[in-house]
Amino acid sequence: MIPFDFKAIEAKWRERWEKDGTFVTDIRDFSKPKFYALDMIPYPSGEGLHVGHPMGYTSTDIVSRMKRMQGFNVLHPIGFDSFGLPAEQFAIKTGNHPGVFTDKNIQNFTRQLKAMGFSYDWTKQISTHKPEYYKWTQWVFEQLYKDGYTSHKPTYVNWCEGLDTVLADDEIVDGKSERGGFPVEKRLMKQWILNIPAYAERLLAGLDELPEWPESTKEGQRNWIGKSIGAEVEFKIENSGLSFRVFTTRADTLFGVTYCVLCPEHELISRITTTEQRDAVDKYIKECASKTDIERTNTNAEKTGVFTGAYAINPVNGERVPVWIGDYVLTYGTGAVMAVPAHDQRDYLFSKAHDLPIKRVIEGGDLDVEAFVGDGNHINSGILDGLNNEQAINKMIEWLEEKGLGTRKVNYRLREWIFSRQRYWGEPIPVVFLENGNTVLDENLPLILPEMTDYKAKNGRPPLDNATEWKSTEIDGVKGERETCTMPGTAATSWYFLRFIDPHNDKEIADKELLAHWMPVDLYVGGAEHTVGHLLYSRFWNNFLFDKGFSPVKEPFKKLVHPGMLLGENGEKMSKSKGNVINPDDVINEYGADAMRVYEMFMGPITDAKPWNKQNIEGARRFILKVWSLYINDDKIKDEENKNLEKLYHKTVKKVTEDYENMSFNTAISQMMIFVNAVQKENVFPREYACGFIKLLNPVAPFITEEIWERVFDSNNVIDYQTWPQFNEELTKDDEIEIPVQVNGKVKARIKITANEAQDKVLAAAKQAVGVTNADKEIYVPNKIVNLIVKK
RNA sequence: GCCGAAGUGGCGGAAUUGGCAGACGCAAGGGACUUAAAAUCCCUCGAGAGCAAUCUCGUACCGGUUCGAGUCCGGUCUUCGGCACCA
Repeated sequence: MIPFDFKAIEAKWRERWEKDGTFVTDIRDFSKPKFYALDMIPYPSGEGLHVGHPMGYTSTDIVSRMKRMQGFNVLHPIGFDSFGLPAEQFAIKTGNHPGVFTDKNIQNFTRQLKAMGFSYDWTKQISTHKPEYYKWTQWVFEQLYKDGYTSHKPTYVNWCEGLDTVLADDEIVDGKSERGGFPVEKRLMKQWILNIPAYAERLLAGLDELPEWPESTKEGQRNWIGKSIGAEVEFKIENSGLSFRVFTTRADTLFGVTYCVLCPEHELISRITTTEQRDAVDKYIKECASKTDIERTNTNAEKTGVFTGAYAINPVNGERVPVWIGDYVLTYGTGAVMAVPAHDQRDYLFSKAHDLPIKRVIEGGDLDVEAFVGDGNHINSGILDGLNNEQAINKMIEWLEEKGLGTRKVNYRLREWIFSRQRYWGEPIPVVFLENGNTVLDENLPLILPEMTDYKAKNGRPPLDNATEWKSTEIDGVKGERETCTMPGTAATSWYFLRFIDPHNDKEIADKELLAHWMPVDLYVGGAEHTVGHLLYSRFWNNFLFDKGFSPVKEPFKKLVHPGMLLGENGEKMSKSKGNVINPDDVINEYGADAMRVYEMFMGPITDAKPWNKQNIEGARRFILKVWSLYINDDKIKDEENKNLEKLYHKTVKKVTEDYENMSFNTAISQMMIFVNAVQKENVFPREYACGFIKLLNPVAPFITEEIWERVFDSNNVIDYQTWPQFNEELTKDDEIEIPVQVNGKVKARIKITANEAQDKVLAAAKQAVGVTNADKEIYVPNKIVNLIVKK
């Protein structure tokens, strides 16, 4: 008996792969077809790798290993998204440079990833916080700047006085900061903005060219882009010479407008509010400052608002309508809406809450209960009377354009990308504000992030504001001050897939010939939480870089897969606060990396959320041990045939190959278990099948299969360079099939037929088996089922 | 709230275009081996009725289409993910 010492075996092969450079990809080898398998790079947190990470990473590793054996030149890199808030907070707390914390975490992540046996090419590793990487992040920003896709303008942020910093909506709970519970308010700050709406139409159209993306992800991006066609209409403020514009997709309801609503941030408010209303308005605006967009747009939430005292004139009928302020109107778009309570539910609720009139202009529904938003005959609408919604919308827009009161307009919900962060631990924005009033780029890249002793923002200014020496500079002899905001985390991750191809290039983001060969990414795997955000921003940057001739393709990711969330034992989210986080180190230590990989892949479909279950790892280990004794301790592998295993072997090769391709790893493993169970019952395990099977298992369990390969088959060459096993389609089909015979839909008997037997023969056998002579209806689905319908 | 996804045994899950519901694994119970234990191997394992062959029910809930529905359609409930400076 040779025992299975997984610790020694795993250590041995980790060392061997590293020494031999087994997984180093020659990116200039164009002789083989390419396959680019990419994981979304992790943020190297202080907690180390989470058991959820290997879920996705193992899946790309399996596909990568299979593709390599199938003759592809595989690029399978990894890196770290290493700028981010936790490192900055650590630095503020301890006074240490965030890079120290980050480097330590990267080392830990690297150790853990290597322990899992992933076939990454570590020579191509990147970390986004390193100057040789962020030089090119800054460079992309400069290209966007030069092409006019950037602007610098006042934008609202969540300001927290107590923490002296800007917060994400996510960091705010009930209007207070999550950390510390300090009040939060909206504040205007000058920020860099990227004009992603300029690419809205292309980002929308590009989705149709991505058949291998999940439909739900594409739908999520479509909703985020939120294209709508409507009209922009101008409303004049009575007796003031002022006016505001509203966007509406329902221009047909203009005759039903009974008031207008401005968002609390609207610039007109201070100029139109009457003296009597001023106190109420000021008070209301203050209240709104701490609410998030989700709270504000909740349809069922109480519709708060306040009257400005001003009136606007409805351009279609000259009616005088009150102008209100309400937080259900957000700052984007025009920041103002025309309210038609009869035909919009939010307006309806607002009008009920504030006793505003409701005027019906379309027949249908019951306005005592809710707004009528359906199609119908227009009434009380002058020129629109008698028309349906679509006709009325078109007629109204034509009329507005003719009279110069409004224009047809396509509106996108997609907002500009706010690109400034009041943080230290990010890429410096290479912009200088000169004394002569000009703003220019600093093209001497990389612009290095300076070291500091205090990383905290102060007095509403970003941390870099305190780097006085770094801040003051001169460009072409003119003195100036640097931008002290940094870039958001999503900047670096919006283009890293290009850099992996040629990560050490100091002259350009990557060699053009290499890019043309390797792009797009063939398989991209990462969490569904990136449906919008990262996945939309990277499409934007890559589209832009395509336009500039730097990326060879418009769409960077050909196939996209989102692994499901890994939950705690009781189906709850794993989190530090719940104390239910599983450390992969412990699992590897106790069961080995192979068992962990088998377990995670066997849990269920890769895209489903699944609860962790310690007992089930035991099953994975048992399977590994069975394979070990089958090859090492049994004496069954012989140069002989075994007809009992022939069909099962070919079926197994076919199913496992197809399942890996489709990323159905749980059923692939199930099939391999069935095969192993069958072999255990036999005395002869033909050498050909034994050799083929160990290759099938290798992508999931690389360590044990390498060891078996060396001991049983070939001690000179690693398994990773072997060719993938083939199957014979004919041998995957059964000659004899057992099918059920139903009478009136209930199974009454089973009969054996030969494959593809003639229908009348099958039906005759079926009738005999159940003793039916006259059936009113006979249904035969070839090789599947017989159903005889007999009326009583 | 809006958008997206998912609900199948004690548990994780399986089930081409609608065609034998519960593959494979875990747990549990029984047995073999052992002085004993561990490991391993064999058997049982959705619910109910029956001595039994067998019958009835069963894929979140209500209804529909169909010879036939876990799968398709309409409605309801629950859970999860996203919602713009967390990662």
